[in-house]
This record gives sequence, structure tokens and C-alpha cells, in this order.
Amino acid sequence: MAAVTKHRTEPELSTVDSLAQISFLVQGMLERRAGEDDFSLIQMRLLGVLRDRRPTINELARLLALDKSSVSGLVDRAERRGLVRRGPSPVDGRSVLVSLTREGRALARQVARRFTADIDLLLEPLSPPERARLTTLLSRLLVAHAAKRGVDLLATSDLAGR
Amino acid sequence: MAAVTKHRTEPELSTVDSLAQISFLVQGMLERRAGEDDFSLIQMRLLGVLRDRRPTINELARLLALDKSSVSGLVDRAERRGLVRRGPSPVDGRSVLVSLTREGRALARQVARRFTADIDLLLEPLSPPERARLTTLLSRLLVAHAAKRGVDLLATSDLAGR
DNA sequence: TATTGTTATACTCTATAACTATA
DNA sequence: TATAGTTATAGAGTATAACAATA
Repeated sequence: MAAVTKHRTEPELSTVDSLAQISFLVQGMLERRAGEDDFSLIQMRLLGVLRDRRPTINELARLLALDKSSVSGLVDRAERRGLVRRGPSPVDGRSVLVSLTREGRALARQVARRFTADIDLLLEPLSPPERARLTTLLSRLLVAHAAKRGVDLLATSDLAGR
Repeated sequence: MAAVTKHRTEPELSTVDSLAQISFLVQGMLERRAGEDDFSLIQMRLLGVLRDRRPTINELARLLALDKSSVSGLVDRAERRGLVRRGPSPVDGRSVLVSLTREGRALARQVARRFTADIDLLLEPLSPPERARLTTLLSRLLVAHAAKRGVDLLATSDLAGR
């Protein structure tokens, strides 16, 4: 009962179902891991986006596809917990620049590490070449989709904390 | 510039990233489609679960991994919109049985149809044998994961409305 | 005038705790 | 007593609309 080669007899889901289900599964893992540190998924996304950016509230709203008022509240709550800070913009007196605190960065990294471990475990049933094939197929879908639309690829890539 | 065979040069994401991103992408599609009919994702899940079940509030709470009080409110709001109904249990005077109304069923079907179209479009870059390979790989992950835990496979399979 | 961000308001979603009515 | 469901309460998350400050 070691590893592979008995998947021939499984009923196998439809492609739509398998994609839908894997998305729920992966999101559930991320949500659970974030929840262990009392994060919501959207808070995790916020921290992820801030890993290599110092955006204004407006830019955050675009990156997260939320209204600026929603982002304002999101940042409020994260700031209250010491995870992010608001700073002045040197070029526009109306703007604020949101950035991670050290604590926020550390926490985001922790969650990302645990989440990655979950995914590694999930991938265990596949052999290395099978994983490579899966990665290639998914990447092609993502790249093609990003090409069709704008460049959401980068925005969403931060969600998992990389 | 028709279809395939230029994916060799792409940078290609890591396996973790590709899974994380595809999950956000698919969830976003589902959320957007549900939102067109003013559904939330959880309302969509509720309707999906009810497609072939007539559960009690407690059973719903287990299926959706929510507290029974959360489910109570969820069902309240869906009932107020005429999507589900509460009925008496013939075997336990304390229980209620939740079921879809015709309108709820029709609406769930509509959303599922549009969502499926999104996924089909997403899959366009892959040839039929490539889709089959992707489906097989994902199915194996899902089946293995379900086997490791209980049988969440069935519960989550309804989420997309099948 | 237009834009950036905040605030007021309203609603959904969620959980905990207390309650009721059955069992 | 124990269980099923509801309700009261509290809080996060979301959007719309109105606002203050700056451009």
C-alpha cells in the first residue's frame, strides 16, 4: 500500500469538478493556517501583497479588488494589531503609504511556511515527474488567463505569501 | 499564434504557487458568477449542498463546517429570498428539514452553468489529452486527500453545484 | 474641480452564550 | 439531562454615499 499505480480504477471527477474541488481544498488549507494566527484570508492577502510593495490605499483597493473604504477598514484592523503601518506619501499629501511592520512580515512568513507544508503533503501521492507535469499544466492555464486579461498574475501570486 | 507549444519559454510558477493561484482564480470566478445573482459564495455552497439532500440544521452545520447558529442565519436569509424552505422532521419534533424551492434550484443551476462556462474557457489552452491528464492528476490528489481524512470529498463536491 | 482617504450606515457572515422546546 | 434550533450579542468584512483635505 505504498504509493501509486492504483488510480486506474477510481471513478475520477470531471475536469470542472476537480478544479472546483481543489480550489476549495487549497483555500480551506490557507484559511485554516491563517486562522491559527487569527488571520482571515483577506488579512493574509493584504500581508502577502505588502511583502514587496508599499502601496497607497487606492493601489491596495485595485490589487485586492475591494472598495477603498473596505481597504481603509482592513488596514485599520491590521494596524491595530501592529501588523502594518500607515506613512505619509512624499509626493502627494492626500495619500498614505501602507507597509508591513517587522511583526507583520514575520507572521505572514510563518503562515506561508505552514501552508506550504500542507501543499507538500497534499502533493505526496504524485511522483516528482507527475508534480512537474501538474505544475506545467496549471502554469499554462494561469499564464494564458493572465495574458487574456490584464496582468492579475502578479497581484494574485502574492496571495499565498510566496 | 493558434494554440500550444510555446510554453517552454515561460518562467513557470512553483507547484505551491500554481495551486494557490489556481485556487484563487477559480474561487474568484465562482464568487463573481454567484454575485451576478446577488449570492455570496456560502449561499452558493448552501444551495449546492441542498441539490440532493434534505438535511437538518445540524447536518448542514457539519457539511458546511459552520456553527449551527451561523447556519440558522444563513437559512434565514435564503428563506427570506424564497430560495429554501424549512419543513418539519417526521421523526424528531426538534429538528427542521431544509430543502430547495424551485426557484432556488433554478438559480443554483444558472450560476453553476455560467461557472462551468468560465472553467471551460479557462481550460481552452489545453488539448483534450492534456485536460484529461490534468483531471487525472487533480483527481488523484483529491481522492488521496479524502481517503486520509474522513469523506469530505462528497461534501465539497457539491460546492460548485456539480 | 477632481482625487485621496476616512467616516457613517447598512448588510452579510461568523462565533459564543443563553434560551426554548422537544427527547 | 441532553439535543435541536433560535436568539442576543459582538465583531470582521463589504459596499455606497457623504465628507474633509489636498491637488
